[in-house]
Amino acid sequence: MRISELSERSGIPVASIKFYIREGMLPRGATTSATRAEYGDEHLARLRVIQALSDVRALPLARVKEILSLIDEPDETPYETLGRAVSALPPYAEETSTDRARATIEQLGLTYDEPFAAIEQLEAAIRGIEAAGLAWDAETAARYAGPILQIAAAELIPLAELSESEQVSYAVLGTAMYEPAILALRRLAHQHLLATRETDDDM
Amino acid sequence: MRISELSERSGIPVASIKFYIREGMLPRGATTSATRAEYGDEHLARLRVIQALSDVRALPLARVKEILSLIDEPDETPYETLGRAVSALPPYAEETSTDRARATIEQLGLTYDEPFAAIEQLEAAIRGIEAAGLAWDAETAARYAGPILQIAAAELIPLAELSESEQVSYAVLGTAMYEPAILALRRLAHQHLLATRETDDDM
DNA sequence: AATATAAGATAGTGTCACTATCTAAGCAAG
DNA sequence: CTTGCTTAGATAGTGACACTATCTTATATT
Repeated sequence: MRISELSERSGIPVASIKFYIREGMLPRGATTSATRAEYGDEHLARLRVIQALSDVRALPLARVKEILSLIDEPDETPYETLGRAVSALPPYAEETSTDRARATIEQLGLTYDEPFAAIEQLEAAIRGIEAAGLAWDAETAARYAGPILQIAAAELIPLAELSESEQVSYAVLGTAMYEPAILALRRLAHQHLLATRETDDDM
Repeated sequence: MRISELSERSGIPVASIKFYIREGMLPRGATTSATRAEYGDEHLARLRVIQALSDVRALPLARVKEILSLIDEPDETPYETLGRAVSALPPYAEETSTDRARATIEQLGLTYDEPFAAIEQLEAAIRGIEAAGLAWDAETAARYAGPILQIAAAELIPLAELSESEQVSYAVLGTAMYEPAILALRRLAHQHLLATRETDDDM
């Protein structure tokens, strides 16, 4: 298909598609002449991934680009690839001490692996919680740990059925794209619990 | 304290503090003369909340403003207030049909309450998941439901000890600020599970 | 009296994610 | 075969956002 059809089918303006190509987020179409290039379904699929990451996750294009490059050229191991995918996700924390996060991780018996971006993200999250006047103590952390480990374990199950390269893109995109669903379900669960209480006056 | 001290203690430039005041996100200091105004600890606390919401949650200032106004002037019931707080959080979805979300909500036996923003957010999340080429089916939803309900239920426990007005700001800020911690823990759990597996070659 | 600092208003800046315009070259219809 | 339409690819411009800098006026301070 040509660029105008790609635009129609994806709902993205031609000018924007050209912009994504310039930015290296979308491969050029196969040039057939000086004024013709042919685009395929892989371009359409890539465009949908860009939209999902950009619109639903509200990631800056620079981060979208990082994630796409992980899918295109994965690291040596899935473990490393996942680590780099995580670092493309908010909260974007600069390097600081990670004392609070470390304490929580050790309390819960999780692996503390220094270069992993999620440690800094947890640190930033804890600082934000406390800046907002809320509590983050051992009890709070313990409340979250069990269910979250359950979720994480359950998410690894479908991986077994996939091929190596499918696993990488599942891990990278799954890390990013299931998060909004998890948060939406939590919000709905809060509403549900409040709605089904006998009295509404003590939420 | 005067604005320069407020700036020093909060780490936010004077010009930015003035900007927040103009935007109505921070109350003016108590004017003592034409060129003096007095700021208190409540200004400092408010500034920290703005920073947490803006930096850690990366919310646009318009959304931060909505959340602050909920704390300052809550709705009739905590239930309503929570609903409006949720709608200030991403993903920001425009109105569309919510068929996919509805199916999931009914499958899980949660309350389907039309005006609630989390329904549209779940819809947007599901569409993003599928646009990225990932699956959202009954099985997937069921995997998440149990642990998430556990988390939500556990989060309501500390509410009982708080006063009415504390409950509102706990609910509003808690909804927003615990989310990054939950996501960071999930990412760490993935890493932990991969790291502690016998073989790393089948993630 | 001279200097510094503050409040509050107005205008300017840098970044991001497009979006519009431009140029040159095919392609399609009459 | 020629007139007009479309396209590829490059360059420049736009609008929203979140500050940031400057300006004016007035009041503390030394």
